[in-house]
Amino acid sequence: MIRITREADYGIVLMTCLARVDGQPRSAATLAQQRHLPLPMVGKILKALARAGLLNSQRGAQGGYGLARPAAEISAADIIGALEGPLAITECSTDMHDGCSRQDHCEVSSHWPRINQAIYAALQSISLEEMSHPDPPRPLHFHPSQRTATAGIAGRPV
Amino acid sequence: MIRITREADYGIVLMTCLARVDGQPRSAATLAQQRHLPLPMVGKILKALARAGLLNSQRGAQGGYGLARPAAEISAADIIGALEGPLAITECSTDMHDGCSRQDHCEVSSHWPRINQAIYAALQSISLEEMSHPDPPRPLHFHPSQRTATAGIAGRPV
DNA sequence: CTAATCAGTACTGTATTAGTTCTATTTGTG
DNA sequence: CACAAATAGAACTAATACAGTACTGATTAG
Repeated sequence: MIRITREADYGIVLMTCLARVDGQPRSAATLAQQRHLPLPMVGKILKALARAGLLNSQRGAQGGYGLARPAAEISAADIIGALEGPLAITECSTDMHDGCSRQDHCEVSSHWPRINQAIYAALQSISLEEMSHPDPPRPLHFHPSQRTATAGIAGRPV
Repeated sequence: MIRITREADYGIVLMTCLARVDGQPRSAATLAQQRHLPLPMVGKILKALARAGLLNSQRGAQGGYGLARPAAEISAADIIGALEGPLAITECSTDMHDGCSRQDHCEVSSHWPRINQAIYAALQSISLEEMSHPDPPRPLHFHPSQRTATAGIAGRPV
């Protein structure tokens, strides 16, 4: 459930790469080669991240991309938000839900903002610095037993 | 960012309807009419929710669907999980990522479980009972100022 | 000057989603 | 008992979104 696009997936991978070299710029080609990702895709994603202000870009020969801020000040929410647009799970949850044809009978309009908030807070709490370290240092003791109740229903994880 | 399908959206709407009548069964047709949702869609969703054990179904004349458990014991994660399959944002985050062709160069495989956990915990923390009340009683003091930084990048909220 | 590199846009095949339709099965009611 | 109301389940279709590519232009180090 809850799909994140592959763009965001690659985006996080690339950001962690840049976080690990600590501010030093890397070219799109270098990163693509390092991670074995398709170069055009990598280029597209880095451009978007730079537009969003998460990366500094240097044009020309010997140019490349580097983190615009320390890794600790960049969250998963920032990266995903930059690549997929603002947090909005359904159309109704955007600020302008004028176009919602069922608005009159919806009445439940309050539940999506609530869910959005929860997810956003969760993503905001994960920093790029944390994600750059291979070993997860936060225990958090999550019980997977709870999800096995629903896990068997649809084998399709997408 | 982070899209949830309309099926899950409708699913929550329908579940809140059933939560508000407190266990009393309602037919798919009744619910569809009440919320002005397409009947075939409603039928499909209710069937899935019943299969997942979240609803009891009664066949035949005067039949219908009712909550299988108290609303307080049903979470947003349960509903969404029942309609979209288990929590898995990317392919890599399922237990079997044998097919991941980039596994050797991935190295970041640890970040998706972490994000999945955070989102799952967030959804698990929201009960159907909470969602059934029109006024959100939990303050949670979310600061939207943080997201406006990325909000303007892509106007497409989907 | 020129090669390397980023910036931006437009395009395409494929997969997913949203929604429909049809048939079978169950069960209350006259 | 027959019929109508309702769920169960699967198969199908049109529209949309995604993943990835291609191309043109702008910038800059050497």
